Amino acid sequence: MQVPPTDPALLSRRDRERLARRLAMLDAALAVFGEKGFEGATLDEIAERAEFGKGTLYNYFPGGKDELYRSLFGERVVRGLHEVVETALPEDRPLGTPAEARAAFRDFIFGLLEHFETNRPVLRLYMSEAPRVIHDPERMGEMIELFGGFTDAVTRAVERAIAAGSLRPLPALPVAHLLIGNVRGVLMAHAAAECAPGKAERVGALDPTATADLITTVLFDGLLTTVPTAPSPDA
Amino acid sequence: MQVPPTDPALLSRRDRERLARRLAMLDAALAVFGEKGFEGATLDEIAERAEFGKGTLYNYFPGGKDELYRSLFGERVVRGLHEVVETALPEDRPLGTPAEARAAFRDFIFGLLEHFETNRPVLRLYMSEAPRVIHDPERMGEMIELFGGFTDAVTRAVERAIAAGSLRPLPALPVAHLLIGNVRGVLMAHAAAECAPGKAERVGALDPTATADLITTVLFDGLLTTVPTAPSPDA
DNA sequence: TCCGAAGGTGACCGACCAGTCACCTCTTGA
DNA sequence: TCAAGAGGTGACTGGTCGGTCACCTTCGGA
Repeated sequence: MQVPPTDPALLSRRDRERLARRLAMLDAALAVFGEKGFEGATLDEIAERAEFGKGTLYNYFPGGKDELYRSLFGERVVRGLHEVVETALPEDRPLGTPAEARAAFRDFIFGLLEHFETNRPVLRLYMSEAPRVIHDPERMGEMIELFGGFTDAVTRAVERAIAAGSLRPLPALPVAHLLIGNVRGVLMAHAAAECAPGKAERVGALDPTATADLITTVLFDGLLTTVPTAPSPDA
Repeated sequence: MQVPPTDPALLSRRDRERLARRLAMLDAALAVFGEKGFEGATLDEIAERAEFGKGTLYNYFPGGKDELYRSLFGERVVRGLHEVVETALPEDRPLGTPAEARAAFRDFIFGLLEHFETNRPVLRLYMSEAPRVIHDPERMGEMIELFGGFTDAVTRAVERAIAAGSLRPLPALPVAHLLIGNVRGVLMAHAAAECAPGKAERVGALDPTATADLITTVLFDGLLTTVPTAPSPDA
């Protein structure tokens, strides 16, 4: 949960070494968790891949497998999501006109796709989280906490756009969930396709530009060829 | 994989008993897998809950835990999805006008939501599948096979609507995936909320009617308050 | 009533793995 | 050069669970 001090190189030699070791362990853990999932990963393999003894893992992550996984999630997955939302949907980005809103959310969708496209292991980790968590209220609470800031930031952007009149007056939180869910769905399909070699052509390669355009068109312009008679008042 | 003969009562007494026992086992397995996930479920607990000895499980499902899970998936989850799509999107349902297409897909979305709303254990099973499968190409292939018919049916409906001019000329398969993904996303959010008691109000109760309306509005009418200048030619 | 087989049963086995700890190495400072 | 301690190490332990199989119950037919 606590983030290590990522300050540059004005740390003692010892501390720099510790930090590097910690990162090596997280890298190895990311790879193994990504390949095997939480249950399938073993600490022996993580230790071997990080080129440390298993005992050393416990010096750096006293909470064991669980703490390792949680740290990874906070420091790699959630941090990445925050960077995307801060880049594409900063609080001061204008969303006053439909065109501005469309462009901003398109950037957001594209940012998410590209982030995970270039960080496949993080994607695999992200995708393997739900099943582990859904059967354990405590873990689920933690995750909701972790992701809360991200969802909130998207929701605020949706609210701003609705308030400015550029988006339909729908409830903001569910709309934010839909936005995120669409990207998530595409990513999951691609993670799946990548895993089952023969069937991949059913989905095609992940092209962030084309995919972002598609999702944006569907969500913002709508699938229908006719114009809705009037913005539906609520839902 | 093979479906048991569900013909009525013109089976021998012995066969009827076997069938009932099989169903009792699947019921118990559904409950336990749903609560604990694949890894967390134990055959001892399933056997105990089904009120059979563990050995008996192996008489009915010689493939063990794996076969039990796969049978459950085919006979409960996938069959349910097929029923929904056959009801809401039969091959002969007219999709020629935008209004017809909108209504048909709205029924489809509503059907999915309501199906899972009334079959919570099936929902939990469905939600817990991805992580298990994503790390194993063989299992993934099986799942794609299992779900293929469902996705295909939705894709065909989308193609018909596009051919009839009532939907934008976007690639049909990704659009079908988006449709399914939106419902899946909402369901997952609710499965999650249900699991973490304190945080549930962030999502609210699952109201199939309101949720179906929201998703339909977003996907078919679009989020923007302005009219798209022209149907985008492709993606 | 008795016999034989079909099939239910749960104690048991072996594999697996998270987590521990006694030991060892390597750095540091005197 | 050496002593001390910080910290790395991996063999070991305890517990868990999927899968097996020798035994037993039950039931149908003679």
